[in-house]
Amino acid sequence: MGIKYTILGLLQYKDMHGYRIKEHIERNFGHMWSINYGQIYPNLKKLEEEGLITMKEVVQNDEKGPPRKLYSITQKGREEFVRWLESSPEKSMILRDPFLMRFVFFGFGDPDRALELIDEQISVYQEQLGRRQANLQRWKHGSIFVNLIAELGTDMNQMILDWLEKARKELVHHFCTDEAGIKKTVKMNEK
Amino acid sequence: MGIKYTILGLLQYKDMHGYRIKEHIERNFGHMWSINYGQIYPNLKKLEEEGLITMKEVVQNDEKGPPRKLYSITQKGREEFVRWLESSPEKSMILRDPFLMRFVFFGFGDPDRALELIDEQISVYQEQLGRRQANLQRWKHGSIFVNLIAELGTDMNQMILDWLEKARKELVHHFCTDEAGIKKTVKMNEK
DNA sequence: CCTCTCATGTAAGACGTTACATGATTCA
DNA sequence: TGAATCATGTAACGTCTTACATGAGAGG
Repeated sequence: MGIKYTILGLLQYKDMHGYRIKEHIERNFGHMWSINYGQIYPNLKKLEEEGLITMKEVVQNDEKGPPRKLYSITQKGREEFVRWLESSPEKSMILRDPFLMRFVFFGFGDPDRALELIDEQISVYQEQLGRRQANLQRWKHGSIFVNLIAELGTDMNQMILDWLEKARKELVHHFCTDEAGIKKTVKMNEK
Repeated sequence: MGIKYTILGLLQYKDMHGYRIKEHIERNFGHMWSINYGQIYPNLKKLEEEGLITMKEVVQNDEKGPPRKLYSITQKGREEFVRWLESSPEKSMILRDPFLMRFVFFGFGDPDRALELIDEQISVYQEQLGRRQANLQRWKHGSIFVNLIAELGTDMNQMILDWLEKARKELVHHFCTDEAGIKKTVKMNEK
């Protein structure tokens, strides 16, 4: 349901073909969304059938490069887009993270391995934070909304990193001061 | 793929039947995950076929209440669960939010309506924060991992609220000091 | 000519949601 | 008896992912 309107939104900036749309989404939202051709091409076909976009075939003589299909948003498409844009979002946020799913149950596994997995996550998010901060700079010129979304990306990233560090510290402390004195094998290599 | 292991994880605490599992997930993770019978019952059947859990029918004579199917985790199930638990998560976090999806494109809509939608979000997250903080108290006694996850919930909630307030302020400022002087209809009812 | 990138597409399957059907038990 | 709750299930639908098939153009 969402991709449909994302495509419509992008076509308001400029006419595009499927391949470009994917490229654009990946470049700009790649760290938050993923998209693939299995979603794009069927959605473009559907949007055209609904009269929200129109298609123009570009052949080799027109411009260089292989033939492609250029899509433009129609007036009807613009109207439908604004209707959606100004409607209240029906659903709430969903967050799904295979690491967090495991985390809840880490009590059933080896504490050392848990720390290793936390460290893996920390380096993943550190890398990502760097990329997001770079993007933030790249978009300084852009719309206020795009900028704010980019800021949300870094804010969120920072929050997760803070939480991971906090979790790491608490776990090390928890297993080292264990009254039972059983689980003292935990690695002490704190930074 | 995830629900399968969540069920396995819950069955390590105690034997349960499908209805209880749903109840449990909703009570404890309801603000983060949603689950429904269309996922639970087929997954239980599959887990049983794979020999990771076993089923025992409970009829009216055994205990009060309607007949149900009690599932227990097997040794094989425990092993498979730990294998999964200690494996590195294959995928990264996904966050999908219909509000955020709209937000990027708010430049194409009415600024007043954008502010209204932001205010709607703020009240949604304020309510949620209250519930999450209450849960945090309820779980104080629980495992360190469950506690940390609950803390992540409130941290995240707080971060989003901060961001929404920041976004609201910046937008009000942006549209009131607009050089073109066109969009001065923006509501000034700041708190 | 060969390979890489650009470009469009589809089929199969995993995953998730909604809505409904069914029946037992409990309690007013 | 009738309504609410407990409990199990499935069918239809929609979305998302993976993997593959196809082909044109560009550059070495």
